Amino acid sequence: MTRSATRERLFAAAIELIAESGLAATTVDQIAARAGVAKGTVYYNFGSKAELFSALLEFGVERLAATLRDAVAGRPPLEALEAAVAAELAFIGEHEPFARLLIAETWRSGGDWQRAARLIRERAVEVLAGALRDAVAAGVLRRDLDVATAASAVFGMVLTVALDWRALQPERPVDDVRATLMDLLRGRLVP
Amino acid sequence: MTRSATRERLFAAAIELIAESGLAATTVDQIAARAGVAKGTVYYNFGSKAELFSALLEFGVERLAATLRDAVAGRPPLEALEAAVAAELAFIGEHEPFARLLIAETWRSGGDWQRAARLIRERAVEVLAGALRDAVAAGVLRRDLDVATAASAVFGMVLTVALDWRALQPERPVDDVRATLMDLLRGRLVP
DNA sequence: GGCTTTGTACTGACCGGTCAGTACAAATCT
DNA sequence: AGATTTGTACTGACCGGTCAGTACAAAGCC
Repeated sequence: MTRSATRERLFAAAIELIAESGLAATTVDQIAARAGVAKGTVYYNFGSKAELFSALLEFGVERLAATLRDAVAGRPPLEALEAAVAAELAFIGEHEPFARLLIAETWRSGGDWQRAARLIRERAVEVLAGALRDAVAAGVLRRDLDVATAASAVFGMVLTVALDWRALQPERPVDDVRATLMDLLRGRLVP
Repeated sequence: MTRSATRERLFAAAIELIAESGLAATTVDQIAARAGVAKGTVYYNFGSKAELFSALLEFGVERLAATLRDAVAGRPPLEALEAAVAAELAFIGEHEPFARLLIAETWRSGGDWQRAARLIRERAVEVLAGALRDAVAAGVLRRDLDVATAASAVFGMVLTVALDWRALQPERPVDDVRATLMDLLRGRLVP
């Protein structure tokens, strides 16, 4: 088997297992078994459990960030923001275990990878921040908006809502959920 | 020493240690030492490490929910919502490690423990949902607002923003962060 | 064509350390 | 006097990480 194919199988296995039980509770033996691979192969492809995890995080977040960038590209400011939110929602719908892993593990305290994990997550948030900045520059959002905090808020809001949606009412159409999020974003709360 | 006094000391010790090193990295021996208690005492008072942590989670969420209920009590609808958000933010500022524990444990996908953790979290979200319902009833929010989704969104938004705040710019005043959150909530994004 | 060599990917038994949990007799509350 | 705590010693399962060895295809060699 090719190296990259093996790596991807390990990624997929690790994402599932970590989403279920957490990083600390997931053993390297489990990951290897789920991927249909010997334990040594994990250490041949990645130097350590931590390295595997950080590569996995990197891989997943890069895909999320790319999805967001694609959604934003070439759209006018406010529409771009909404497209990004819709894209984040869709991504989570398709990669639910990864989303669980992301929300659960980026806020764990402890290890060295912790800081790195947070920086990786920033890449996704940064796309939202960019969209917000553009909107501010175009004058469609308040000039004194705290872009960093707002981006973090939008990201977290979408992530939480998406996971609640998947867990509690998965049969509900995406568009429904997206509409509620848009209303919140646009300040359509007030009658 | 009385049984409950010992329990409280163990509790305090466990919280401190989680603040320093995280949940997974904290050993029972450490907890006992920090509490100035023999290891056997931990197992006399709690049957296992898991039981100790589950009691901790229960204890913490109940305090968070109580804090939110206090903040909401006797306030007019919109002000109540704002007070709840401020209270959640302040609570997380003061109990950061607990907030991390909460966010990490409620989003797993398997097992009974996860379901229980989820139900516990609901208690806090429910307070926000109540405030939103009151506001809808009072006519200050849209009649057709999806209260459950909105409550989840607000809770997740505040949690994410609060942890980002603590991690990236802890010296920033709470009021600053709270103001941005309230602007988002009230739709004051647009100039 | 047959042969050796080389590089890459993978295997799985094994090791050493860690840590939850146990045991229990003696001390100390209340 | 019964409930609670102490102190210490111990067990054994588990787990991250290692390493000598296998498989095998492509490349060089005669």
